[in-house]
Amino acid sequence: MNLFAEIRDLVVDCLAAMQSEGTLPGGLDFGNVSVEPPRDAGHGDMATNAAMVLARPAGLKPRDIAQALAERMAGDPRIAAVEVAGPGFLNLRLAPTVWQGVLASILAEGEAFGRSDMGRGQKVNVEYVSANPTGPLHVGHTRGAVFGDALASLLAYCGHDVTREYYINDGGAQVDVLARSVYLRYLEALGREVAFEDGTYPGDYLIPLGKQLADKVGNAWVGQPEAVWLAEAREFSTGAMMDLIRSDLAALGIRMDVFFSERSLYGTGRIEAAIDALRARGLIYRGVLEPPKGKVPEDWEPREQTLFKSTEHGDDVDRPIMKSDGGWTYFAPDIAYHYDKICRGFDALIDVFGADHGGYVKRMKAAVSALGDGRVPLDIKLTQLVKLWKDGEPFKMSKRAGTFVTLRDVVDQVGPDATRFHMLTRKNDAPLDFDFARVLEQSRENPVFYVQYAHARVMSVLRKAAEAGIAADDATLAGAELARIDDGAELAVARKLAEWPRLVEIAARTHEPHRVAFYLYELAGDFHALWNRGNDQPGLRFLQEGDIATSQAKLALARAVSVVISAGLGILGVTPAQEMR
RNA sequence: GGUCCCGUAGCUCAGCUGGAUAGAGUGUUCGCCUCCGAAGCGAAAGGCCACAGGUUCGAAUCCUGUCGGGACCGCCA
Repeated sequence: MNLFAEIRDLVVDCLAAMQSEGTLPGGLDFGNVSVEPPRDAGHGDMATNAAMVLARPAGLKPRDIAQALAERMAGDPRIAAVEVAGPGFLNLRLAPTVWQGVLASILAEGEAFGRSDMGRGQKVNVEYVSANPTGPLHVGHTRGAVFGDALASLLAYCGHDVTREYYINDGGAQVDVLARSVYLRYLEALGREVAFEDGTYPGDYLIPLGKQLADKVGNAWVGQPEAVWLAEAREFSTGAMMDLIRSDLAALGIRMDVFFSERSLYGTGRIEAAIDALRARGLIYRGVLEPPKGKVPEDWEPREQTLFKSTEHGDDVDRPIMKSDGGWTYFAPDIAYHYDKICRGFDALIDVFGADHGGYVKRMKAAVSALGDGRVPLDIKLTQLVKLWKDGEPFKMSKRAGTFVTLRDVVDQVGPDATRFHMLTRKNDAPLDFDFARVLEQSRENPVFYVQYAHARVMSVLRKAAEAGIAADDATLAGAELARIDDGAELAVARKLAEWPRLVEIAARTHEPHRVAFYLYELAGDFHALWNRGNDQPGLRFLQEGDIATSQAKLALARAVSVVISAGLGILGVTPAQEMR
């Protein structure tokens, strides 16, 4: 139930009635008419711009339309007051019964209260993490993982049919490097002296793999050329790394629906098929690219290559898909992978990349635009860097120095809930500070704590009610005498709760799950404020001694807050706290 | 040189398909626990929304340009 949508319907109905009685000309487009919460609460509960948007097409003065509309709207029982303001805004004040009705809906619908069906019938693919299978996930991956997962949940909450997907980059040279590195650990496990040169991964996490290989194949590979062992070592190593990555993700509470292997595209004709699809659209040609302007590499020389005419679909230059040695560039399997997604029938694609991949956005969009003939939108969300802080000092990560902070390190130290919430306290394209101490701090400064605390407070007061023998299950509370909720501070919380369905839709439409986190912080703030007023005004406390009916009405409000917080945290993948310990 | 992202209060950041006097937290100043719900609450101060043009009833938001910060930039993945 979206109250803003309901009131907008009312506005549109009134406008239509004005048309049929001749106050407004026919043939107007109401598409731009909106009903929104005003910035300033002093302006009322909602405001509509109807009069201003329609003034010009209707050939009337905004304030005249507003006045007529106001008179008509005033007749609706949901409208307590309506006034024309500013250049032609209509400020609406809703009857307390409306807010009380919101509380009843929340208790009746539970966490389905904010659900939307905007995505009904829409198959959406969200690809995220997609880290190379060459090592454990680190902090940077964590942000992309949490962001992608929350976005996927958000879309699912809005009725989309969501597939969570991970693209395994197991087709390129880096997995050969992995295999060689593991081979060295294998030799080491058999007591040989080995040296890790440049171009191998020296990480300790490969030591157990070397041992396992030694147990498995014994001395068979010692002194043998790569042709003997490389393929099998690669298979074994990437498999083990993906197991590691899967368990890292599980520690964060993330489970993918699909792991898609890049390797599965090779030797199966699937890359060729994707390129053929581009060729059929006249987008593949042989040609020579201009050197990059400004910064010309020293060893630049013009070469004829097989190119994708991505400029036809918004890219800045055409992109090579085949190397001069005849092999595919990395871009070719990426094209084939996205072609595969299109062929699987998704209505929309979302890729979550690290900000360092910003350079690939245009070409990837070009490929999808070409292969989907413009019908399948691809949104690419970039997650900015995570800056680590420890003890108030910036913490530099370095693989060489061994100060490499993994996803596992973070989750082990602060837990999955705090990790996830904190990763969403910034917009995806803004850099994020992650301070280990800060994230665990119990203060208002820490949104993780502050939101959890609000939920725990509701749970606490419900437990108190039970101790006092007051029935406080959802069904009972839904039938409480909600008219007793009439204080301004209480109605302010109800008003905030009413915004939830609208916020969910905006967050889903813009692909911005951080909005949920910010909303929860604000809602928690409103709730804490009300709670604290109970200090000075005992009449605002949730439990009213000797007055079960009023207690139940107030408990209904508290419970509604916890339902929405719980729904919101659920989208973010965070468990609501039952108590603060 | 090009592309993308960012520039909002001292600091860290929100800001709704363009809406009214631009908001939070923190910090600063002031008030609130002998008792009942203070890991908190209330109030005040704090702004050329980087700059300059443009679009229109109306711009922090959209367009163009300039300045500043970051990321990326031909066969590597």
